[in-house]
Amino acid sequence: MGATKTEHFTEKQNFIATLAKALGHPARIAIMEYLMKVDTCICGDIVNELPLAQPTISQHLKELKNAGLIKGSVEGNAICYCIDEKTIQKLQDYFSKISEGIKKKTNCC
Amino acid sequence: MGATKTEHFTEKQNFIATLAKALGHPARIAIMEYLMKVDTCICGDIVNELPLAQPTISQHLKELKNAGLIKGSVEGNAICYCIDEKTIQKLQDYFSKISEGIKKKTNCC
DNA sequence: AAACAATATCGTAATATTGCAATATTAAAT
DNA sequence: ATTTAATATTGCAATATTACGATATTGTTT
Repeated sequence: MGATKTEHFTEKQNFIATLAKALGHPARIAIMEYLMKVDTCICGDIVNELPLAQPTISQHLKELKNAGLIKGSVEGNAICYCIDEKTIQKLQDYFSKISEGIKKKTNCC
Repeated sequence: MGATKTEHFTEKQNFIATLAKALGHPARIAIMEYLMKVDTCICGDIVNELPLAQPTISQHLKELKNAGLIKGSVEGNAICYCIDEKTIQKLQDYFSKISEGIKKKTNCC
């Protein structure tokens, strides 16, 4: 035991959980916020911005990329990362739907 | 090492990350969706609904409750859980803001 | 009070995550 | 071709998560 039983859940549930999990670390939230703040997509700057070592940042970027939350494109020897708005839109839609769904119910607690 | 360096990030960043982390498991997404689906708050039913043992469900409920995503109130010997809409609202607001923020930018990748 | 029902907690094995030093890779600049 | 710069990968120690059997707790029913 110890591993998540993804096979028991729907594809959508696993998808949303994957996105949430990727955002479930303050460093990755900070990276997303930084990427949102700067107009131009910057990469190495994140290492200067956050108090974490370069390999750690690289690892966090990889996780965000695997989840589909950011995109990376090669620009010379540097790599330009930016937020993938399509994925963020999906997350926002999901929470909007949940938020709407709850409002209609009578609160029981 | 191995522990998250929460002290390096803002309170808001840690807060959002905590919420996202709590939702970062398909079982907990399934629990939230079930709680949303049923009008009345039910608890033991979740154990019947999901293919996980009772202690595992109990543990997941505890995490959702600690994060503030659900509330629980005692009803006799049973406990009635339901979604805390205030917290969901905060999450939705956060992603709305991010979503808005991105739309204004010229995509660089 | 004893039995029952619902839920929580404890203990523990299996696995995953976090963080970083050391090192590798890749492309530009000299 | 060598050096430099930017990023990725490897390896590993510390810690956290996941899942569940066994057991405890709490309130209800008989």
